[in-house]
Amino acid sequence: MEEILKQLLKYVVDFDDRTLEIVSHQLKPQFLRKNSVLLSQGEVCNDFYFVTEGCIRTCFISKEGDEKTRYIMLSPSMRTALTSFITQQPSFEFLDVVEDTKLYSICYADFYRLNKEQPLWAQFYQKILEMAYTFQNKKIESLVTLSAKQRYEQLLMVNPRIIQTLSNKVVASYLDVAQETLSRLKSK
Amino acid sequence: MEEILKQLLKYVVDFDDRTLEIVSHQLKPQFLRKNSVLLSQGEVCNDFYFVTEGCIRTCFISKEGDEKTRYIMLSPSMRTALTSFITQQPSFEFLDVVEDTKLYSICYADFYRLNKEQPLWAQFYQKILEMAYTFQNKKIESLVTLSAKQRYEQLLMVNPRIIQTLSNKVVASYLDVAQETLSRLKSK
DNA sequence: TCTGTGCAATGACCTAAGTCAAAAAAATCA
DNA sequence: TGATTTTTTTGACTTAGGTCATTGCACAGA
Repeated sequence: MEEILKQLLKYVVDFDDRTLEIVSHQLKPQFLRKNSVLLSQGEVCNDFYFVTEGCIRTCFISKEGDEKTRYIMLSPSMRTALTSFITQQPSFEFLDVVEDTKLYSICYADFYRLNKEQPLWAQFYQKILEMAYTFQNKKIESLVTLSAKQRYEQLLMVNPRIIQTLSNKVVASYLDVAQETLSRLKSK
Repeated sequence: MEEILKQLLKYVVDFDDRTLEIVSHQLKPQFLRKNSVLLSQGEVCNDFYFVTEGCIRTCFISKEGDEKTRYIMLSPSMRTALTSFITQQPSFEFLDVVEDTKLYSICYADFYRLNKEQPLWAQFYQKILEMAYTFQNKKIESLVTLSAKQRYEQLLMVNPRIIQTLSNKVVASYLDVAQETLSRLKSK
């Protein structure tokens, strides 16, 4: 198993080598080109992803046609269109490949089988959900309490790589401001 | 075990009677008066709650001193200050008793012990996390794509009881609008 | 090298929703 | 029952940030 992938898994739960071995058989590597779409709106999300190189973002299109970025997986990172993955309903969110990306995926059936059969994997999934929840909680908090400028500054503190690496368009939609507003914020 | 509590648990996972029996020994009933505080800001949240009568809300105070309501537990309902409960760190959110309330609580230690020992309880916790996540996802979506009026109308569709039962102040902070704005929205 | 396409920067203007203040209505209490 | 507190409504005004339009820039393809 690739070292970076191992680190990614171990970051969440202290997997033993045997379980890692079992897990690694379920993971399929995949290469994706920048600007391709990993999951379209309306598709059921059937995979959970481990991004070892590149960048994938979760986003959706509002009724007004604006693109809204919900989450950014900048390698090394893991996640998926979680709501659709959980419910196995068509996804409102889609997965957009922001940069040339290498990732490993595990399909829903394997994921939930591991969840039943491997206590450490169940623990892993629980942790993932807990992390996803607390992350979102912070996101809501920053949306309702911070100004556009403060949200930008917070991102600059917490995850400057996102600002450095990605286009204004993506960063703006992640911060929930208009592109022009972000441009103005940056120039101060 | 009280019927309403049983229904609440069974709504999430199809518990068998034996497990329900085991669970019921961990639950402690409690009565709370309107306007009391179940958990203060800064306290570690040590309990998970099942509200069988009344109403509890999760909220926090922004830097500007505004009260922000994150979640409303209108009976029958379950939840807690989840971030603090998960991390066992001091809670940013507090739990406010909106109406005279009857609830059952299970403490962190018992909760996580059940999580280890009772597969159905582990399933229950997983479902709770999944539900909490998807709920928040919808909340973020409505915050970033809907106008104040649309958020109000959505709540009126999805959960009119909140609007009917609770004060404007609470509803406004839940919808993330100023009290005055909500009042104006209502009069249209 | 030219040319098209998309991203970034800047200016002018607009609007949804917030703030502040005061009156009106409703709930609480002695 | 009236007095006091709390909540709701309404009006006038402000503002953060959005929208629209224009220009400059950079990279990709022929």
